[in-house]
Amino acid sequence: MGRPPCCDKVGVKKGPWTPEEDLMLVSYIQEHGPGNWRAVPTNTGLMRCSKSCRLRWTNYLRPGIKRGNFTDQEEKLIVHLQALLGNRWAAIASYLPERTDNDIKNYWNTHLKKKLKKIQAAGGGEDGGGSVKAASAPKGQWERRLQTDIHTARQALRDALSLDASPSPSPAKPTAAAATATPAGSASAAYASSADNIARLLQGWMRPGSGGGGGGGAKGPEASGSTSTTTNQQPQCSGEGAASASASQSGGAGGNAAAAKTPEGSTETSKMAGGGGNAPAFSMLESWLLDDGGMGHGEVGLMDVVPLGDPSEFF
DNA sequence: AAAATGGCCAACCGCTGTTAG
DNA sequence: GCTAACAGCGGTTGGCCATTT
Repeated sequence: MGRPPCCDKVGVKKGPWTPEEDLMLVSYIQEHGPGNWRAVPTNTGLMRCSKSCRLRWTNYLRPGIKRGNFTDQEEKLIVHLQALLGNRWAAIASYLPERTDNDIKNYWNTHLKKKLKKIQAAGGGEDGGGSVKAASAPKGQWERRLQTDIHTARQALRDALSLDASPSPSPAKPTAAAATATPAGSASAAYASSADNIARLLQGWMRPGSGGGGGGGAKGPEASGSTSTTTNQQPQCSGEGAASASASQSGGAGGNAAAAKTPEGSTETSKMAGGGGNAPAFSMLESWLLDDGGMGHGEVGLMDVVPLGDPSEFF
């Protein structure tokens, strides 16, 4: 009963996307909206796997994506959420609507993991404990607790986000982000990272009031994850963007992944254990987060409501 | 100035959950 | 209720670029 591949491997193009391909994909989605990825390669003539098309859209072409350096705020948010949710990048990404799960995952693996390790080492390594201990809790308990955590975290994050909303991280570096994200190297690589190019491609995309991306507008779950940024892309996705932006602040975006996704049994617990394994002891984290001087407002609340140390405290 | 090394990021692969027939 | 197909997620890899030797 082996599952067949998502597409014919023969004749499927791999590797970096070209501007032409992007254009084809964008104009198709413009017409039909995101979703039904299976049909995309055949209808567009793209020699790409459906998964590849979806990935390209969700990670690069989708409106409202912020690229480039992560702000301090975002960084801390990710640390919180990783400790809370484990390596569930999609769920974490739902709290940072401008970032893709892939981006967050990469950032975690390349920056944050090291950073935390360093902090942990500096602090004397009382580790092992905290969150791992939590993972040893019975599964059902974990599931309930996870939901509680997500709920409270969402609440706290909403506060944090709404507090930060005015000077939101976005304006901090859209241009710098684009600049840094644009390697001077190969044309395709440069293209792939160029927010400007993507923005150009997307001009005219999402006509206001068009039901977002045409007929299929409402259908794409990804679309709900997208949001407006403060970049020049904003006007292009005003309708949907506004909605999802507010959704993200009201916890709606969280709902689409973090909350909607119920904890998955043993996998879940093991994943959480894994997350705990990655996460340093919480006292260390706390000190970092506090010492860093960034713990301005809402995130303190998060830390307060989400001490992973002893799950039993929650019940 | 050239070579070696490390880091970063885009994309792919395989697995899982969900849904339709 | 079962099977097959689709969609999504997380882990991993490969290539490019920057930095160091």
